[in-house]
Amino acid sequence: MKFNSKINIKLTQKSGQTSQPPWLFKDNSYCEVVEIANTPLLLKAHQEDSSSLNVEYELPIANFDININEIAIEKEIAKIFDLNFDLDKFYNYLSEDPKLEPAIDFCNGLRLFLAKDPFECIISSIASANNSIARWTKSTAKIKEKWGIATEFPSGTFYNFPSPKTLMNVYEDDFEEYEAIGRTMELECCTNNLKSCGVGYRAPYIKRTSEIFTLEMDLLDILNMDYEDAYDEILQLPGVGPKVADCILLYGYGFKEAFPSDIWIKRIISHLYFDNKDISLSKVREFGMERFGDYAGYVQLYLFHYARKSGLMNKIKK
DNA sequence: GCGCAGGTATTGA
DNA sequence: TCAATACCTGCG
Repeated sequence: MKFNSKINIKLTQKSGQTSQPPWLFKDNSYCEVVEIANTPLLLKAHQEDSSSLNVEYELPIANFDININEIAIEKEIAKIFDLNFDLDKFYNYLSEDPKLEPAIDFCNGLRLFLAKDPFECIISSIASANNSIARWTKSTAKIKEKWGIATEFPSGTFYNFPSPKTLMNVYEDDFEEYEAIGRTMELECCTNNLKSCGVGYRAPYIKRTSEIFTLEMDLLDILNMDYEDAYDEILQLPGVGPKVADCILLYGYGFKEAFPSDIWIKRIISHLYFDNKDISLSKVREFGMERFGDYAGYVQLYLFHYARKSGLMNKIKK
C-alpha cells in the first residue's frame, strides 16, 4: 500500500525518538511486527522518493490464510508515522520564526515516530534517562528478544515487546537469577535477567513500573485523560521524572503539546531565546509549551535533531 | 583508563 | 523550591 505523504523514513527511524528502537532494516525496508486486530503482522516500510511511503505486510506463517481488513492496517501505519500531520503547514509555522527556520532543512521529512505499543515506549523512555541513545535502543531490543513472543514470518522471526505482566516477573539481575534456579548454572552464564540487557540501575524501576501496569494502572486509561492529568499520572512511575514523562506522553501516546526538556533542548532554547543565559529545565518546559502550543512536541523533535546534527551545539556546549 | 550519555531519587538547607 | 550528589555501563 502506498501513502502519499511527505516523509523521510530513514530520518524518522534514526532520529532517536524514545518510542521504540529503530525497526530492523532488511530488504531495503524497515521491518517490524505490529499487532493489528489481535493478529501480529510484519510491516515492511520503504520509500523511493520523499513524497510517499510504501508499506507491504506479511502474515504469520502459522495463520497464512487469515483475512485482515486492509483499512485497519492503513490506519495503524498512518498513526505510527503520523502521516496525517500537515508538515507543510508546520514548516510555514517554523519559517515565521527566524530562530526555528533553519531546522526545516536539517529535518525535512522528519515525523513523529509514535509507539506501536505504549508500554514499550514507557520502558524505553525509562531506560533512556542518563543514558546514551545507542545504549537504550540496544537494551529495549534485548528485552524484546528475551521475553517477547516470537512470530514466524516468511521474512524471518520477529518479537513483540513483552507485556507488563511478563516483565514484572523477570529476574532483576544475575545474582537473583542464580539463586532462583538453585545455582545450577555458573553466575556468569545467568543472562536471563534485566541487568544483562544493559539497563543498569534502572532495572528495579522497570520491574516496579511493569507491576504498576499489571496491578494498579491501565495503559489505555491515559488516552482518555487530558494532558495535565496524564502528566501527573505518568509522573508517579518510578524512574520517571519530568523529561521522561513528557517523552512517554509525546512518543507513546501522541500528546503533541508535550515539550520534553532535556539538556540539549535546554542548551538550544537558552541559546536561541535567552541570550545563552542558564535557565532551569522547568522554565524551558514552561516556555516551550507556552510559546509553541500544539506544535511543542514537533518543535522539540526538530530542535533536538537540529541541535545534535547542525554542529551548532558544539559551539554553545558549555 | 576515564569521562560522558536526551535524568531521577534522595537528601538537606 | 532548589542545589548537590550518587548512579549502571558501553563506547569514544
